Amino acid sequence: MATGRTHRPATRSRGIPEATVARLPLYLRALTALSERSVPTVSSEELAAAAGVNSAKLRKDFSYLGSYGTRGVGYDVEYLVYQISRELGLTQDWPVVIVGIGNLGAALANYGGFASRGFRVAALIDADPAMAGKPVAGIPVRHTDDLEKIIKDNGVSIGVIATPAGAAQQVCDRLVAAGVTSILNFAPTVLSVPDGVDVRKVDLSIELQILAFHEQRKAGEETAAGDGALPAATPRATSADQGPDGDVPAVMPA
Amino acid sequence: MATGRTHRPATRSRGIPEATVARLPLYLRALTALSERSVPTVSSEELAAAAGVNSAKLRKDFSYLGSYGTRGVGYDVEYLVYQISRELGLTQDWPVVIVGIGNLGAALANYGGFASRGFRVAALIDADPAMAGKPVAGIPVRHTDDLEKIIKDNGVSIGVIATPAGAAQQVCDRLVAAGVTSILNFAPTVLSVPDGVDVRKVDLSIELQILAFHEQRKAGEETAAGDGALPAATPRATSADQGPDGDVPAVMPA
DNA sequence: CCATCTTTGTGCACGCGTTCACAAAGACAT
DNA sequence: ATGTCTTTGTGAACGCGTGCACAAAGATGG
Repeated sequence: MATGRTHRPATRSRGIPEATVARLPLYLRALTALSERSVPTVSSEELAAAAGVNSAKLRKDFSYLGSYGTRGVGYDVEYLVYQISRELGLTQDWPVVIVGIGNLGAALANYGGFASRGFRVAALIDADPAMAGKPVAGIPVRHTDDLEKIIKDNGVSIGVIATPAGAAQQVCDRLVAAGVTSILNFAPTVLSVPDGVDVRKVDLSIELQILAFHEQRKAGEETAAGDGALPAATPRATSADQGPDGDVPAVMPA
Repeated sequence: MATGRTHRPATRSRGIPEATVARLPLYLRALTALSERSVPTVSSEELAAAAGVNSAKLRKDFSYLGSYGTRGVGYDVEYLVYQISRELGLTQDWPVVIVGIGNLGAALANYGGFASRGFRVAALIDADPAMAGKPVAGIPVRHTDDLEKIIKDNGVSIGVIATPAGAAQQVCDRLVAAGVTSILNFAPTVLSVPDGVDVRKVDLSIELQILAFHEQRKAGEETAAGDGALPAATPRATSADQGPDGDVPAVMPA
């Protein structure tokens, strides 16, 4: 998971823990699916299974929102969809801008999940003058020069950064100065922002490295203590398979 | 951050906490930047600032790897780059496959961050026969029929899923059956996998919803207790601005 | 109206992660 | 060699998140 908050030492805003907030969208998705299948009610057990979490955790999460369930029956699907939507602020319309219309930015612009839930792409912004005016996903790309005006005209408070790493901080600063207070960062950089601005980051490279760590560990365990639980797992690739522990470093500084 | 592990109740593999593992790539990135600028040593304070974390946390993280610092001086940049790379398993080559070559899949294939750190795109796979053979990012797209063969021939253990939500579980099952034990999932679905398989998810929609929650809270606080810290923040958008607490629900089930 | 059965809501305990604060270790100057 | 100064490494305390286990609540049937 690419995660990462900044800002506010988890002041437990109105009593809802951050971990719970992060799961609400998951519940909402599962509930929406149930709603489309016209399922009237659902138990914590069923919903938890659909969302991939523990049922006790789910019940505790919901308890922060209030007592919306009926004992012996479960939760009313439609009602819960509404309550969670309201809690997440999805009953209002959130205009967002995407800055940096390269491969990734274009992919994000085309992503359907945006419009579905209260989010609307107000503008696409790129620094390349050659891009200006070209439509991407049906929306004409605007030049970075107009960034401040676009933010203010549309009342944008959420910005998505999909620029190269080098440009990200500068774009971030301009977004914040123009009034954006929430940023979703796809650039592989640490952004620094003033208090009161939320940053979440999505970082492909980091996710892969975390997977590689666990992958290496699995391979190591396998060759060390032979439990043979995993079926496939070829010896795989290059060098340095001396086992994850106790190996002498190949490089040693002065 | 789109996060999410499955598998293994945090057995503290060889003593390195999961939270620390998730930060190692961050340190590595900062250290690589220092290395390129030929900086020989760095203090925990400086490096922590560059990585956007607390210096005590950084020191504790490094302490799990061993005592690699010199008191009174700091850490040797090159040495630390090597140690962290080794710990993360980046000294070996990790072939990955990307399944689902739509907008997002293509963007991922073009992403430079892949090759830079031990990861190599072994193949691009798509279910659309019309895509087969077409080069994307210089790599010809293969058809889903060959998935198993591709995985086995290349010894792939890491798979990236960038398909629509509907196809994700099926693709996941095939990947796992063919020997993949780590999956990075971009599809907005909960994947279920057997024990021993790691799944991490990246979910744009969830990230945005979390930001919306905080955004709404900020707006609510502002209108409620007038502290006026934030400069911009227009009244914004639609209905239901009765304040985040104590409002009577508009919908009530039978 | 009463008994039974299902499912919620939550008190409690436990473990992980974070942070503080400081002793120990080493560099460096004299 | 000795003292001072910087910076690491870590013991300890604290707080958050998770999961168990059960009592309370309500539905359902007789």
